[in-house]
Amino acid sequence: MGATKTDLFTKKQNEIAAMAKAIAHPARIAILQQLLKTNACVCGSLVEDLGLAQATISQHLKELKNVGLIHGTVEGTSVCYCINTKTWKQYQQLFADLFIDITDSQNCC
Amino acid sequence: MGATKTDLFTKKQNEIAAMAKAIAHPARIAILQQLLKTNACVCGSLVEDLGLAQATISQHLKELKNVGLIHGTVEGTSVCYCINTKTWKQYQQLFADLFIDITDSQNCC
DNA sequence: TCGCTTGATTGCAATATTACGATTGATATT
DNA sequence: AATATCAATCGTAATATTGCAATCAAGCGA
Repeated sequence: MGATKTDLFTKKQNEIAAMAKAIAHPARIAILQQLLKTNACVCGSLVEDLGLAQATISQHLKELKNVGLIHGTVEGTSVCYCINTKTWKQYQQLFADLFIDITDSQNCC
Repeated sequence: MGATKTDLFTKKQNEIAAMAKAIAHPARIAILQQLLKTNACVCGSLVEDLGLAQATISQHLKELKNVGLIHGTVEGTSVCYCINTKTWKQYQQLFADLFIDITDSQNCC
C-alpha cells in the first residue's frame, strides 16, 4: 500500500497524472512563471526570488527537468534554465484535450 | 519540514498547484474520463470499472468533490456523480492561461 | 422491523513528497 | 595552487498521499 497502482490504468492516464504532478507544487509553478516572464534563463537567482533553500530549488528544478518541461545548460559555474518549447506545447495540447468542451446538457444531476 | 510552504507563493500559484494536484492521480483522471464518456452519473459502478477498493474510490471522489470538479446527488441508496460544468470550464481556462503560447525565439539555451 | 445494499468514514500501514543542512564536484578567479 | 562560487547530491526529519479492511449510517424492500 501507499504506492499508486499504475497497472490498473492506461498508459495515457498515468501520463496525464504524471504531467499534472509535475506542476502540482506552487514552487514549480513559480519557477515556470519566472522563466516565462524573464524570457531568459534566470538560473540561480531563482533561489533568491523564491525564498526556498538552494537544495530545495535544485530538487524542484530536477523534477521539472525530468518531465522535460525545462532544460539547463552549464555556463561557467552557474546553470542556465529555460522552458523546453516542444514539451511545453505538448502540455498545452494535453490539458486542452483533457478539459474538452462540455455542454451544460451533459450535466445530469 | 515536509509540508509545502504555501506562504512563500501567491494565492494564484497555490491555487494552480492545488488544481493540478487534484488531477495528479491516474484514478482521478480515469474517474473524470468515465464521467465524461458515460455522460450520465455512473455512481458506484466506478468501483467495478476501476478495480480499486470501494473505500479508495470514495476517497478519490471526495477529493474531486473538494475542488469542485464533480458533485454528487443522493438517489436512494446510491449516489450519482457528474462533472461540475462551471468548475470544469474554470480548469479549462486556467490551464490554457498557464500554458500560454510560447515562441521558439523565447528559448535561450 | 429486519436484513440488504450502497457509500462514507475510521484507523492503520506503506510509500511519496517536501524541505533543508551538510557535503561534494566543477569551474572561475586570484 | 589556493580560494571562492555555484549547483547537484546525500542524509535526514517532517508531513502528505495512497490503499484497504473494518465499521458506520442511511435508504430500500420483504
